[in-house]
Amino acid sequence: MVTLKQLAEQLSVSVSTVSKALHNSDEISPDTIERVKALAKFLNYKPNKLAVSLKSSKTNTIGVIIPNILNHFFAKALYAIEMEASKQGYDIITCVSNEKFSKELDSLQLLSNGSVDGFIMSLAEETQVANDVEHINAILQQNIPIVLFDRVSDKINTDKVIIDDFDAAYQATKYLLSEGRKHIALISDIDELSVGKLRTNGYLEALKEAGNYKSEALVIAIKKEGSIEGRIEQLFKTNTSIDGIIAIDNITGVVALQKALKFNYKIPQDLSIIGFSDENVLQFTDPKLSTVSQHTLDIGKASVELLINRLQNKTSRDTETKTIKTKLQLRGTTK
Amino acid sequence: MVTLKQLAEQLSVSVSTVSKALHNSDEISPDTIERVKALAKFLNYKPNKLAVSLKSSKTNTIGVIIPNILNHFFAKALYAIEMEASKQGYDIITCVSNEKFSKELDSLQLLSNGSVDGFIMSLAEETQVANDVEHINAILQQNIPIVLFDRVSDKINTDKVIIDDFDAAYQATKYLLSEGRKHIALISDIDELSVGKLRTNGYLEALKEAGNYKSEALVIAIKKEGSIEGRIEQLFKTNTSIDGIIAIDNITGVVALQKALKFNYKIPQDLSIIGFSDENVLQFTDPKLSTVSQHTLDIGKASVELLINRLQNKTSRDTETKTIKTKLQLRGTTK
DNA sequence: CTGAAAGCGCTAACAC
DNA sequence: GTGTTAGCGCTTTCAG
Repeated sequence: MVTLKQLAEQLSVSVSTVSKALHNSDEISPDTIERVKALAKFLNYKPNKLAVSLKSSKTNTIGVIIPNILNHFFAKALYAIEMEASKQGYDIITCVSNEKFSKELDSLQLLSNGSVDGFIMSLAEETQVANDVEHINAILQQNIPIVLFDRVSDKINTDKVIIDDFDAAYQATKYLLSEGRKHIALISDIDELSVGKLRTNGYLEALKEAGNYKSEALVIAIKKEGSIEGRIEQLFKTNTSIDGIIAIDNITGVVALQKALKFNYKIPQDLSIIGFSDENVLQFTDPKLSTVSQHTLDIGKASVELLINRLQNKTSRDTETKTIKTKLQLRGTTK
Repeated sequence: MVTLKQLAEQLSVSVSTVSKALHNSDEISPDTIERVKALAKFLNYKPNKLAVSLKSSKTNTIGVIIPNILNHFFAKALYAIEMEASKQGYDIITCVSNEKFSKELDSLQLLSNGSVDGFIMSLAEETQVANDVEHINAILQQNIPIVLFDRVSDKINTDKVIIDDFDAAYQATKYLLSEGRKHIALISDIDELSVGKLRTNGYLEALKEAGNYKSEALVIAIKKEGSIEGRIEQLFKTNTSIDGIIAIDNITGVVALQKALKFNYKIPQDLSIIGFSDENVLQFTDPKLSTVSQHTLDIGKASVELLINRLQNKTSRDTETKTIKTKLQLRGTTK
């Protein structure tokens, strides 16, 4: 790597002159500036980021910790975070917690040693289940800012980006009711998560408010992975009267649709389905799944904005929670 | 952040003593070592990574540049890279080129300023189409090692991890021939990429070698995104004799299956389909798609191993290309 | 056994 | 306009 020192030697000037010249300091003569820049360009000089960061105590790097990169929601959020960060001149260091508390803790520890200026993260499932967030608060106490998105906790006082999960499910359920559906089931494989609980409550509330709704609420909480298909087939076998489904996670909506077709339901005549899946799965289904669109790109972008804002405004304002609007996207699986 | 200096002051010893004590130097008395470590632990001391890196000229960080994180193949590769790197004590900095040459170039430039020890990357589509790899070779000339995976180039002499794309498609085609299929089409939305070309050649070769195969090869190269579904529907409408499909990219296999079902093909009686999709889409189809399994996790793992090997063995051995074996996973869409 | 000092590459206050 | 110096936090040689 080319260093300032090498430039200085070749030009027979001091290191500080070179440094100032490259920053267009008006202490330096235009002539010298030009010579310095010319050589720097010629030798493809790039300031050593480590040295700059060490000196300035700013890394211009954001640590991103997501629970599961194979979940398309998080992949897309990461995509948006990377885009926006890059646009604003920040690098991102990515860690995946794999839903494990211990991995989340490790990553946080590992990066809070000067590697990053702040964090953007979504809580691991284990962390949410145990509701143990000491490690997060410890980082915040070291004055390293954190933005939480999607999976958050009341026990952490920091900037957050969420969607209105309760309302999203509430509106989706209302819509099915407005279609005249009488037996609406909710399917979830994220029953343990904050967002899962909120969405379930939204569904329950909508049913409760519906005057003429006679049946019981039916919540299908699918625990361990792999049993999704079996559980949904079982649902259709044992509950032949079902005429509406709200699937509140990323994939069960698609699976439900596929199984319903297999069981010869006419969609949407016999049965409506609304999922929370991302757009990417739409090409895999026919008819297309109606969904609650979560504007994942906006979530990622807002997270970066909140963090950078916090990093750059030393005046510590109160913490802020940004709620990204959802949108009910009606497609082929609703009337 | 707690620094060595602070520890030193509190203990009334010198900075160098503290540093040595924390590294268990046998120059330091057991007693001092204990005192130092106790205080370090108490104050939650963590060595500043920037300073260590600057001093040692090693960052223990790998730059990863992938073309598209929303493509499940790359998300999974990234997942594997992160896992393995983390296990070996390396962080990863992630950049997404979004298939753009310019973004790939920027990322490379940005991180080759001391931020990372080396790169793991897969070429952007634009880079492959233009076959312009000067920027990659420039980095290599600066003695920053790069491991290429999946999308590679003959014009770059470096360590690579690939699958035998030609053979994978060749074997898949052979299998359909062995089923007695007489009209086998190939579908691809990656016709511009090195891997796409190789797979297509494998298909063509298998057909050529088949003595009793009468029909023409039929390659459906789908260019721009969005038209996949239409193009496949059209295929079924205009080619009613098709009885076998090799889909060589991530998604067209699933779409072909879905459309075939819609057109009332009996699968696999009337029509066999083999895709290159990742396992994650399997839950979306019924019957389950037969695929060429690419062992994506192994690809990521091997990439990290090659890079770290290169980083740690200063003896510059010849460049190495590792070929990860594929496996034909027969499921419900083949006989 | 412990400490002083140099230096990784850079910036910036302060000379000259 | 240019150079000297100190220092970011750490490691490591060399002296004591």
